[in-house]
Amino acid sequence: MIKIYSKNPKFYLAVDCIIFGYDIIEKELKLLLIKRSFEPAKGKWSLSGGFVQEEESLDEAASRILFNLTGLSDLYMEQLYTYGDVNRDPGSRVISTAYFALIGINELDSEIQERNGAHWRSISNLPELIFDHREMVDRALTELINRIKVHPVGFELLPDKFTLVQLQNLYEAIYQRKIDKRNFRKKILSMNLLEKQTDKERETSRKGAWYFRFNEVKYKELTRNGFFFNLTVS
Amino acid sequence: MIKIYSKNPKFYLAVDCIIFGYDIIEKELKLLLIKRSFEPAKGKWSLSGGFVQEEESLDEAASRILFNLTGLSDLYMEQLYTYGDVNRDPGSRVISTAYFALIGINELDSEIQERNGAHWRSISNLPELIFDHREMVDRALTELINRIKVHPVGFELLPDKFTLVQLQNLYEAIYQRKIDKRNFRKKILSMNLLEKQTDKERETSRKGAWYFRFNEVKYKELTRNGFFFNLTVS
DNA sequence: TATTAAAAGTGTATTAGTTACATTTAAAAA
DNA sequence: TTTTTAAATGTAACTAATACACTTTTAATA
Repeated sequence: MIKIYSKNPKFYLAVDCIIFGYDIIEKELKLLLIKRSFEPAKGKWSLSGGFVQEEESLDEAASRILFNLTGLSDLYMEQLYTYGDVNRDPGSRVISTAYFALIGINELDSEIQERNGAHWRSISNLPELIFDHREMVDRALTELINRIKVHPVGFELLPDKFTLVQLQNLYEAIYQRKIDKRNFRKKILSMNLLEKQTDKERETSRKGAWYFRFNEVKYKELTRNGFFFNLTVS
Repeated sequence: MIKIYSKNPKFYLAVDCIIFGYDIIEKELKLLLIKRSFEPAKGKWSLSGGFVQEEESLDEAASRILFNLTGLSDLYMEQLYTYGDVNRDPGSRVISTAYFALIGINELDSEIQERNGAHWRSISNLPELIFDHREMVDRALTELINRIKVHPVGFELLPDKFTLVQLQNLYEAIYQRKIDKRNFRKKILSMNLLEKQTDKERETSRKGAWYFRFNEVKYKELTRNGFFFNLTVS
């Protein structure tokens, strides 16, 4: 059996990770980029990636790369697309599977960031990226915009406790447009997935804004019963 | 530069194609399957696939495999997902990128079908498939169900001229539920994307049903102007 | 040639969901 | 006590989705 397969060529396989973070202060969606540490394109801005190894699946390779870069495991992560053009990497033929991940920007400690040469860059002002990485980012962003409408993935980008203002700001940052405050609140609250806390966020106003938590257990239960998350407003 | 890459392992890369066809008579969605011609799992039911070669992209490999099997080029085709588990293929480690394609079931001549050992099998009664092919099919079906709601891909599964009854039957076959006839017609016709022909289909009724054509040029123009296809009814 | 049978074709009223929009409340700072 | 700033709140108008049953066409048959 190996005989038959072995007529065929083999390829380097890479995984590249599009890591989104949300800056709750600047109200901006950001991307974690690194300065590439090896040739070709050494020193250029790049997604963080790496080669798939013998004894790991693609998902495991993506988790390993994410963990090495962030020190975090169990991140929200999803396979996006596989890029297989013949000359996409000038170093050699490499097929790359892109994954996108969502993390809270403050979960990442700056020590790890510096050691890896990782930097958060605003999505609206990205530097030039190597190879086809810009294409990967564009696809990931499109996917994020579509996904956040119908899946509760926005909460992955926020702290456990967040205010409705913060949640709305996140949606506005991703959709790149203003949303009507009353309609947004009406819709998200009507799903009964947010639990009002007893404390308030007091940094940004005198009045303070109530904290909420997303109830994941309830979401899963509702989903089993045919509920569909939907947050398309205004 | 090659020096650095060359520390890393290489892998066989395959492409597997989930080819959907729609049987307008039996009102059933079907899948084009083959009896595998080589070990391992020789003689078992399988998606049609093949290994990626040195000088072709993934998309080109998928097109080649589709062309070899069907004799058709320019099919509707889309990358679905990449399967990279370590032991997914018992023959050797192979990473496989799945593509799904939509074709009119009658576009395929039976001579080519027989030569390739290809068979249309009803989606609701699939035989056991090798490796993780069943998982691929399930994902493709989910993707098709989602896609046909918001993209005009159903027309790829029908002849150029089709009746509204046939179109509705197709949607019912994919959604696996009945749709209200008047609401369905109202919605699809209100998009102004179908052009009524001057002739009727006369096989299935005495009265005959008007033929329509999908106007792709108009669809593209509307899309540029912010139009979104949507056919979620009843 | 009148009748029958079978599928195609058609409209409206009700309900549900989405949108637009402005004032009040809370609390710290002056 | 007043001012300032952001958070919080409800309703009416509009639009979209749904439920629903009869008429039309035409070939086959009596």
